[in-house]
Amino acid sequence: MYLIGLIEDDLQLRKTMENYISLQQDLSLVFSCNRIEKWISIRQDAGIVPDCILLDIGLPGISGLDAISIISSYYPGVKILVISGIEDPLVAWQAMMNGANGFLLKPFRLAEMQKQLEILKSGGTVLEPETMTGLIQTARNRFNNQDSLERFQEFGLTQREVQVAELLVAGSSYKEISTILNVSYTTVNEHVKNMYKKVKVNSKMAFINRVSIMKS
Amino acid sequence: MYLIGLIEDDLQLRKTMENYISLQQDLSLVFSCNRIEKWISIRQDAGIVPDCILLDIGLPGISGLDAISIISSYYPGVKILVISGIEDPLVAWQAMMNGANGFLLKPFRLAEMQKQLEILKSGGTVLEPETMTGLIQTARNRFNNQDSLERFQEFGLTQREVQVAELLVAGSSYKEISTILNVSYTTVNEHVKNMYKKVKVNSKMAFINRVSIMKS
DNA sequence: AGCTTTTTCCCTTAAACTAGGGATAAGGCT
DNA sequence: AGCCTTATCCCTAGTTTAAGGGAAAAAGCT
Repeated sequence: MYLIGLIEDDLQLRKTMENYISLQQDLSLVFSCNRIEKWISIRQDAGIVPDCILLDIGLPGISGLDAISIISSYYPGVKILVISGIEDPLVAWQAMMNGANGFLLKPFRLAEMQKQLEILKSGGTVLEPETMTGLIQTARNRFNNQDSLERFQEFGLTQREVQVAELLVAGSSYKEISTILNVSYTTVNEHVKNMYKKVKVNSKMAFINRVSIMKS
Repeated sequence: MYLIGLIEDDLQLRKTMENYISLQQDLSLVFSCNRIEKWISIRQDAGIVPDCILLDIGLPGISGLDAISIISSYYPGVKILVISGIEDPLVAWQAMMNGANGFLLKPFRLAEMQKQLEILKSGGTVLEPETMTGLIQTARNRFNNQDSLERFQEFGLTQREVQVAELLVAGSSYKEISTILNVSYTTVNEHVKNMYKKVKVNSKMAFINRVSIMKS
């Protein structure tokens, strides 16, 4: 019997998955919730530790990518099968590096999900061929000692923005950055605004987590 | 029609593979030799560039790993499916990083080989589940850092503080953390104050840079 | 000559964070 | 019983970030 936990915010999909899992002889659902925060707050009392958690990383609130680290730090043995609607290779890479054991791209077939669960159970790892290609490519890029400049530039940041980004990630305040780069405070603010738009975030933390998770 | 090249020193296996390939409607063998040096010397005259090369990396002479780099520098578009008797994850890792597009562990079934060829053809990448696990693990070792829980506890944070720290580093605001942990905003603020004192910092960024390591 | 991108600057408001003060209650240790 | 740790809560004041508005010079491209 394989114990499954489910974290998925799409109610319909969750119900479908719950239903499918309950119909399988060798699978058993031990919890099901819509957000990682929920799981963090209930895990103490929950008692039963699942063998595998199906985790949607397109959740509101805490990024699913961080959720992976959190889950595997609590339960190193738990397998994490990531479900994502995002096709970005970088996301898959970060998920796997954070400790995921598999990656399913939405929409997927339930039979495909079960196949992956089977393989996870036996200690293997499966990714869909396209995901795999992106992952290997990303690994190659990083392995070949790409520096931070290029990494930031992947997101289309300009030279100046990269400078600001580096200082920001290093922990400098706007004021400090303005002194270092010899521009005004508002200019720094301006660059930050533009950077955030480009990488589609709206806070420093989100920016950091998005842009500098892995340092090669 | 998918054009295949074969480099394999085990004569018996090569003959078996040649035979199998010739029987497939959609595959066509354009060359077959026992060593990479052979291919280097004949490729000029050969004329026909294959779509995919099946390459044994347990060859005498030039290491198959180097062969991968050599081949892909000559023909960047050619897919390379590595065949290996060695189960070392490091070998698979190096092969993939050098530019291989797939990895088959000996002994393998010819149907499995064909399945992989199909996927390579469409731009995907497949690895056997066990190989994949080893590969991801190797990647993690190379890029990743130790897990968060231990890291936080090294600084003498209490259980509750570790929870707050994780959420904070994950990008949650005090307000969000207070909702998740079901305590008041001021309590979160309180924990943060204590955390900062313990690790001797006075800002979130400094905290992150202190506890999340490894940027060499 | 007109358009886009990059860089610079300003004002303003709201939200989030930092840090000082003080307080209560449960549990452990001496 | 007294002390320490952990965890909870409140108030307040100052700092830092985030995001909206608008503006202008320089470089490059068509």
